[in-house]
Amino acid sequence: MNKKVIFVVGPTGAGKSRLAIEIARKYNGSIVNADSIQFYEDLKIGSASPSSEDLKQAPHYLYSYVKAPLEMTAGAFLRDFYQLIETEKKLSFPLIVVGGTGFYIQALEKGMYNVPPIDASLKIEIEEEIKLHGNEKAYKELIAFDPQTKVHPNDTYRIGRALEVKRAFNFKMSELKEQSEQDTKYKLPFAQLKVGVDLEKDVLKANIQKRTTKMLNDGLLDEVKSLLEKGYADWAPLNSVGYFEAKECLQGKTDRTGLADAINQSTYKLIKKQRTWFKRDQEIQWTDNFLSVSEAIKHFLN
RNA sequence: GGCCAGGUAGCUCAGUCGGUAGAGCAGAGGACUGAAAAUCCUUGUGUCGGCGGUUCAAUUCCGUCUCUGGCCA
Repeated sequence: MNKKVIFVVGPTGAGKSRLAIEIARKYNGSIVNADSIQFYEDLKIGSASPSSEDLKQAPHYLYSYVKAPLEMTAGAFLRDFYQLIETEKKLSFPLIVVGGTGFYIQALEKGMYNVPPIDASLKIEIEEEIKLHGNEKAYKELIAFDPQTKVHPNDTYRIGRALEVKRAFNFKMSELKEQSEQDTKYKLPFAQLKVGVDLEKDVLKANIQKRTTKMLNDGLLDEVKSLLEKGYADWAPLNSVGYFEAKECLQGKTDRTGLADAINQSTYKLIKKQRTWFKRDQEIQWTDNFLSVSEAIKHFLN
C-alpha cells in the first residue's frame, strides 16, 4: 500500500485538531501528535489535549503518554514515531500528523543530526558551569572549537547544547549540519502533503481568550498545583505557555486577577512565533475554512 | 481647607547638577537540528500634565492652575 502523510500545522487555536479529525474520519486515517506539550500525561488541560469525545472520533497516537519528570525531546519524538509506524499493526494510513511545533515537524521531515543521547550528568555539569561563570566563558570555548558556529553569544541554551555535543563526541554543530544535508537516512519515507490552518488575527485572538477561560474553568490551576505538590516545579514543560503563568500564580509571584490576561498574552506571542516558523515553508497550503484544501487532500490521496 | 509625594513611550518607571530623554514589559519583524508553548536577535520622536516667568536655551529652576495618591484638619 502506498503510505501517505498529511501534516496539519499552524498556530494555536486555529482549528488544527478539528481538521485532523475530519480528514481522519473521511479517509480512515490515524492522527499522530506533533505538539510538544500534548505528549505529556500530566499536561492535558493547559495543552488543550484532545477531549475524550475527540478521541472517540478517530484513532489518536502519541498523545498523553510521557510522564513527569520525563522530558520529551525532538529526538525522542522521532524515535517514538518510527517505533509506532514499525510496530503498530492497527495503524491506518493516511497518517495525519498534527501540531503547532515547527521544530518537531521539521524533525520528522528532515530528521535530526545523528548525535547519540548525551548523559544527563554532562548536561548538568555544563549547565552549572554556565550558571557559575556566565556564558562568555562557555561561548569562548565554543567559538574556539567551532569557529563556524552561528549560535549567538547570549543564547545560553544553544551554547550549552553545542558544548554537550563537543565534550561528549567532539562533534561540531556546523559540520553536523553539512553532513545531514547528504544524509537521507532520517528523512520521512512517505509522500507528504502539508496543510496550514490559520485564521485572521482578531478571530484567532478571540478563540484564544475563550480557550484560556475554558482552561481555567476546567481546572488548569489544579493541574499545575498537583504537579507542584509532587515537586516538579522545575520540570521544563511547566515553563510553557499557560503552565508558567499558572505556576507563578500558585507560587504567589503574581496575582490571580491578571492570570487570564497573562496567559492570553503569552499565547499571542506563541502564535506569532509559530507563524514566523511556518511562513518560510513554501510547501504549506494554507486554509481558513477547510473546504479550500479538501480538493488538494483528495487529489493527494488518490 | 493645610501639608507631603507624584503626573515622562501603550504599561511600570529611570533620568536630565538647564542644552528637547531612556530601561523593562507590551507591540512589530526575524532566527531556530535532541527543553522548541523553550531559547535568542533586531526595532523606542514621546506637546517629559496645562499656562505663565527667569534664561541665549526649560522636560529639568520659579510661580500658578489641574489631576492622582497619602497624611492632617
